[in-house]
Amino acid sequence: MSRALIWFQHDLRLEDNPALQVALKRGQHPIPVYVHDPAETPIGAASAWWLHHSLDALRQRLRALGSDLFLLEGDSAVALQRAAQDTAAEALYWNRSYAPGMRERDQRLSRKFSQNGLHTESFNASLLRDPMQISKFDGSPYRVFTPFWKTLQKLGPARDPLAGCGRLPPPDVKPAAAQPLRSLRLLPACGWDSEFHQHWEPGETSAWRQLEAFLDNHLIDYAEERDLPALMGTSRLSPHLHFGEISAVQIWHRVNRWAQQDRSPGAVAAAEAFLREVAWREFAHHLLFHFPHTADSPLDSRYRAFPWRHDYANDLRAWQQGNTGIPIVDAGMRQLWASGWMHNRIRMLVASILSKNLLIPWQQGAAWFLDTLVDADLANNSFGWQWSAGCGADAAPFFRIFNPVTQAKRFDADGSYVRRWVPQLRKLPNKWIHQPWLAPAPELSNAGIYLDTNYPSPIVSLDSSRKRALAAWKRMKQQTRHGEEV
DNA sequence: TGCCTCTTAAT
DNA sequence: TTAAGAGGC
Repeated sequence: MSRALIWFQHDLRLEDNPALQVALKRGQHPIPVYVHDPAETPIGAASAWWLHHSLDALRQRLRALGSDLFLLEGDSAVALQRAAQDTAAEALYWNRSYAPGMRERDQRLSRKFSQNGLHTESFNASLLRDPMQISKFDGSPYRVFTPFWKTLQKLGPARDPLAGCGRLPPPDVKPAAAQPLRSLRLLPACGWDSEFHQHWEPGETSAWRQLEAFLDNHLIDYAEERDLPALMGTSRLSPHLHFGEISAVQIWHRVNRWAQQDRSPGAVAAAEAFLREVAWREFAHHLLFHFPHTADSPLDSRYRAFPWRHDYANDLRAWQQGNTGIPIVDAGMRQLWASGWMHNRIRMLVASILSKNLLIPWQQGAAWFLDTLVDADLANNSFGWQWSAGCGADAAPFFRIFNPVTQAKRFDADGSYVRRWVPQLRKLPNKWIHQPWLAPAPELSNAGIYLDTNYPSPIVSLDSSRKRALAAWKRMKQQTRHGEEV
């Protein structure tokens, strides 16, 4: 029986896994490997926590089926070549990443392997459609969501979800460099992750439990409740999706089946509202694949001339630590730090405050998110930040500046989200919970709040910083107009 | 999935 | 005094 290396990356699942299935279909003996190569694919601290536990879960599933998962470290091409030699594998299969530089890396790898007489093959497992399969009539990539979404709805996923696997042949050989999980050093040293287990359970099994619970309890109300951060109205599947514990194809099929089976009015509309969000993820990956420079520079090139501030170090730190003095913003940043996740409505608000009211380059916010989110995903993150900063595809025009107090009153009317994450403000009446700086002194002292002692006053005036942002935007437009003339 | 300001018209 | 709509940023 010939052997095939199955190179796991962001596809940490056994069901609907094309690389694993092709080996089994061809009667090849699968040798599952994972290569930790932070130099090539950097990983934030919170996602590293997730990865550790997801690898553990995948390995346990593989062992339960009679196989194993071998953990390697270092340059992926080198590690895989050695593993192929050690195990006398004749083939290498993997599921593709569409992140910048990965296609070139995969081509180099394929060349090297075929020089040694080894067969290589890669598959799309993370997206509904390969990014090269979707384009406008003229062949160019989409830059606007709605036509992209219409095309995606018409085409649907590229395939039906693949089945899982039964008992696997035991690994009779193993790569010599295989390491124990803990030696990859993926867990934070300082105990920052102490609360993460209360909020999350990485792994394929719990990804499905999460999806089923969402379908049973929340999807029917998704359109109304997805914007209320105090509720669990969203699917919370993002980290499971990022690590490929569940695939977009699986979600697409399962949600459509739910819509067919659920008789209640609105089920079809609810399913479509949710799949539309899955399509935003698809759109973000489509954009980063076709415009790889947008990981750290604006898609709209006029924004290269945007007059960001330079002396923002203190404000950036206050934002990161949830000490801006604007409760809804601080609640979001503290939720992020404590749980590795933030509700999407609040992500938009904190991004707007950073890039517009504080005039801090969006890349600084993006970097913080990449380090602290368990669902940190280069495509979604770059897209989301550029959307918020007004410089991305289909972005909010720059002059659409959120007022976080107005937004908080609309989406956290009773203040329960703020009270959950900023307990200092717990006793403040609803009238002032979103703007404690306007509360009369007796109200503050009754609630035990001492501004600038146990809760800060706002680091910017919402009104004047809004005007400052609009002025900066106008300056950029003048500059670029001037630049075009020259 | 914007906010602000102004206008108009109903009270 | 307030609600609703329109237009500009």
